[in-house]
Amino acid sequence: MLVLMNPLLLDTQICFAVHATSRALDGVYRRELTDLGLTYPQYLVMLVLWEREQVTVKELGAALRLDSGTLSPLLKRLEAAGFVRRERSVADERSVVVRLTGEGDALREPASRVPARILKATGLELEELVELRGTLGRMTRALTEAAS
Amino acid sequence: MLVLMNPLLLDTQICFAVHATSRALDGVYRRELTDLGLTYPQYLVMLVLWEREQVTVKELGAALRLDSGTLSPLLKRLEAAGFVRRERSVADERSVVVRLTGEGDALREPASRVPARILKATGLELEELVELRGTLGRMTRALTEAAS
DNA sequence: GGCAATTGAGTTGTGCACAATCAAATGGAA
DNA sequence: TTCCATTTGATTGTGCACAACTCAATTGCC
Repeated sequence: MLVLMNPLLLDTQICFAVHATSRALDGVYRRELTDLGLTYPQYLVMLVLWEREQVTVKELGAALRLDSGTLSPLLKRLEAAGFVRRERSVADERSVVVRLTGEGDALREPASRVPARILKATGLELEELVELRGTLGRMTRALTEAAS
Repeated sequence: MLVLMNPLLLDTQICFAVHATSRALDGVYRRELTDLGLTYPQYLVMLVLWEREQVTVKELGAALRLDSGTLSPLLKRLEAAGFVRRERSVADERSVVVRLTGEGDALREPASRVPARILKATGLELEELVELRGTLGRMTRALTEAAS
């Protein structure tokens, strides 16, 4: 089989597929989230906040696997947009607590329409999506271990 | 089932899984490609060139689904690193032809060791990888159509 | 109590990805 | 031949992701 004869080809196809899918999803999210005034990474942050209402930057980083280099400016923009407030924690002054504003909370309802449209855009059935989630989860865990 | 009750959750898990996997792959590639002096997107460009030896920016863009905003500076850096040469096409002066240099060609051999290491790092079996490639390919196509 | 080590957030630097824009070149229609 | 719509790649602007680094606060040990 050609693929086994040429690992460069397989590598390209598998990893590029993940890369390309990620970017295609970015594109669809961009279209869906523009009216809400959010980018996809910002939407991910908001998802966490809609669930918990207040988190530290550290907790956000753990939930989304992002470091403060990415989160700090991103949260700054979210704050500038009026969706969140950032405050120093009283318990530990190194920590910054992020809270929803009324505006940020109000985004939840319109945002709740986005997922159905995204899932539909994938063209995949639910069983396929569930299996995909499982495979990617295992893959990411293995990759994360391999990188450390 | 909880997932069906809460599409925000499914959306997060499926699409975030793709996003997270893509970033985890980026991380592993970064580790593997540093010694070659390449980033992952640059590696993708080199892959195309190792196959065809000379392509236009337009062709690269089509192969990798990248526009000139991304490719132009990326190729500039590859040229600065001595791996490629960029020249205006004689047949159509709007076009720029990208060619490998000797240095760029010499990277092919060490680069050929990378894929096996990446595939191993995924922790997945070949059949799983092949199926994953298929699913992601279909998904990307659907997403690309949905975005247009 | 004092100090070394650790932690959490912010900053700097680099490269990437996309939208919008622009200038020069090209191809096709009139 | 002329005109004009389209094409090609470069540039500008914005946001993201990571590595390396900085600074202040906190922790843990002697």
